[in-house]
Amino acid sequence: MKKVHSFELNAVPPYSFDLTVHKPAGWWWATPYEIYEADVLWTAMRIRENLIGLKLESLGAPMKPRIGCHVYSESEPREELKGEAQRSIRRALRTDEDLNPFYEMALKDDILRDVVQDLRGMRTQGWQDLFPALILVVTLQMAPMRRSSHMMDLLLRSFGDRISFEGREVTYWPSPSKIARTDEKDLWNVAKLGYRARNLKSIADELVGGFPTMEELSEMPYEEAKGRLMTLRGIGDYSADLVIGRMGIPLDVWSAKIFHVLFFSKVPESPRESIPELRRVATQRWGEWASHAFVYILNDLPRISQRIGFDLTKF
DNA sequence: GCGTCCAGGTCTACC
DNA sequence: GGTAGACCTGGACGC
Repeated sequence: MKKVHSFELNAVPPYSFDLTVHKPAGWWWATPYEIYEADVLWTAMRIRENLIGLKLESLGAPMKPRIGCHVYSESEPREELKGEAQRSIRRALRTDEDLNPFYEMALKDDILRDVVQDLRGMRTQGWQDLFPALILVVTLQMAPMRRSSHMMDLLLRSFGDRISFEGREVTYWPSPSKIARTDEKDLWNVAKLGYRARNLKSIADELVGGFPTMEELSEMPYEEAKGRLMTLRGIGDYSADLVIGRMGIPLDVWSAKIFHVLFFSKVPESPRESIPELRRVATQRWGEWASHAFVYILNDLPRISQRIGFDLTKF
């Protein structure tokens, strides 16, 4: 692949490129196989079936943020595609978001006060591509983290795409059309998806048939975007919130244990049943910033554990 | 070594 | 409109 397009982005300070694309909890920005070295991210992205390589680099500092973006492709892309790539990257890096109101609120909150100091400038997850986000949430369902990672890894290695540019190799998620063409039995046996194979194939079919893109969903009001996602087979309340990454709080059994300890100083007897109550408390406490609080806390568990004298990383 | 339980939810059948 | 029960797989745990 050769370099076909370059541009720079400014961001609303404070902005931490490092914490945004390389989350402390270990989450990737676009694919688990991307490469992050010294403030430079080598990754990939798919725009309407076109797979492109990306090199994103921090050129500034948290209070004077600038990000250099370089696009790589096998052939010269159309201007329209360049524009779409630019908008998606900008949205997924969340450079236009102003976190200062969140920080003002957090400084008055006993749980968040130190957390926002630890992770100052970190943006929450901004999916650049819809299908990978849906693959993630489908594989997260009813499985321990190790098994979810195994399923995702098998999907990437068996059905994903590999690209090379500037001496780096990145493996990216399969396209919806590739999964739509794949036999459900192969998803079951090769990627070990189990009952999720049917759901993922159905989702891929819907996307191929003309479902809103991540870009289009991001422009819809929260409730409308969530409603559209929940029409997909296997996507419920939790998964839709995780994909949208805006106002919702995607509490699951794992995070319910953590938030129960933080709010009530004890492990819940039934984590699943405690979710509605935890959601109510979180919304009341953090209002419109609840989803930010959620992501910040889950990315700062080791330091919170030290401060409260309870190991939240053991769940 | 073997059986049981349950996990970073969702769908369906049944009331 | 609300809610048990089923669902793949595989690691952890008790015996």
